[in-house]
Amino acid sequence: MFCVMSRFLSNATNRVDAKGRVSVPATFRAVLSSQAIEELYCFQDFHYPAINIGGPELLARFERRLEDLDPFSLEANRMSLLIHGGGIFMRLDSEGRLMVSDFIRTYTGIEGEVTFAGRADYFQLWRPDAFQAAQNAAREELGRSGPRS
Amino acid sequence: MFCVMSRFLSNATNRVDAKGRVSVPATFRAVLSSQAIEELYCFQDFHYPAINIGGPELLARFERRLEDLDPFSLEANRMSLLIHGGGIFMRLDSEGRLMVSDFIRTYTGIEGEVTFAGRADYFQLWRPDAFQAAQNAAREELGRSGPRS
DNA sequence: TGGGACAATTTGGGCGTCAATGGGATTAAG
DNA sequence: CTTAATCCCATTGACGCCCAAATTGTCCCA
Repeated sequence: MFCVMSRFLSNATNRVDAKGRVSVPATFRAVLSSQAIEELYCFQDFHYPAINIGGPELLARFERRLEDLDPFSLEANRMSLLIHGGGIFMRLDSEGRLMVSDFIRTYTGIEGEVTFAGRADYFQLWRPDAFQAAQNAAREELGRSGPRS
Repeated sequence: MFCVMSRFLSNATNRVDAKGRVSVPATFRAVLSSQAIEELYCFQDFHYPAINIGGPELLARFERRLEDLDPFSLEANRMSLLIHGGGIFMRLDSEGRLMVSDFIRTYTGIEGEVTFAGRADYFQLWRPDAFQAAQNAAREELGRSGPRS
């Protein structure tokens, strides 16, 4: 069942085990392997308390964006601080699990469970209740301006 | 038959079985297969406690809207959170049934029965009594400001 | 107009497969 | 030498696939 052409979509929440590991949903792993992604680039989301994870290409895209900015601007400085200083590389274990490090835990507030949320080119790690809350807020914002046609 | 146009019309309510499955009405399945839709894109309605279901084209429509935004803005982040992270992809089983997951159950309040409501390009899942109530309310609203009297 | 047979849907379960999870063993790191 | 990360295997449970029963709807003919 090749769910969807190589993009991260939908969401799922899995449990963190006693060793601090959590399974990445099989659908997401399928996307990773279809793009031959071994090294995962992780960094903090700019707006939400979530960790973004994607392939090295994701970092490259940010760097391209960075080049468009005035290198001495506060915005460029801030961005580099996040994507270079704040980013880390990870890989999955043989079972397709990742370690929930302190880096992840403190920024997201994750404890016993992790919600994986697809974002097309990358996916996110959320604390489940934070994810729900953010979604409800977003839906309300969008509903107000009326996306329904 | 006169109802063969490729649009989702009218409504029907079916029972959820012990495994949490429910048959999609044959008329809706006919529309899906006439458009060769295999993957179903599902998301929460912005105004009502209902789940909207359509083909990938439905997602594409939202993404087109996303492209008009600055990809690093809060606005874009919020929209992606909903349409990518908030949407679920599903497929029907070999009998044309779908699973009533927690995602669907909690947002709609569905328990033993599901009302399928056609919405032209997509269809909806409702809790039967909520559907009746919403219809009555809508009818009353329209009557007050509109066609009758 | 009212059966009644036939066809299509809807519904109910059994079963196999695969993903998620847990725990012990092995290896790397400090 | 101690601790932590990784690997490997076993268990569990969910989901997809198949087949069968029951229900509903449709059409034809008396």
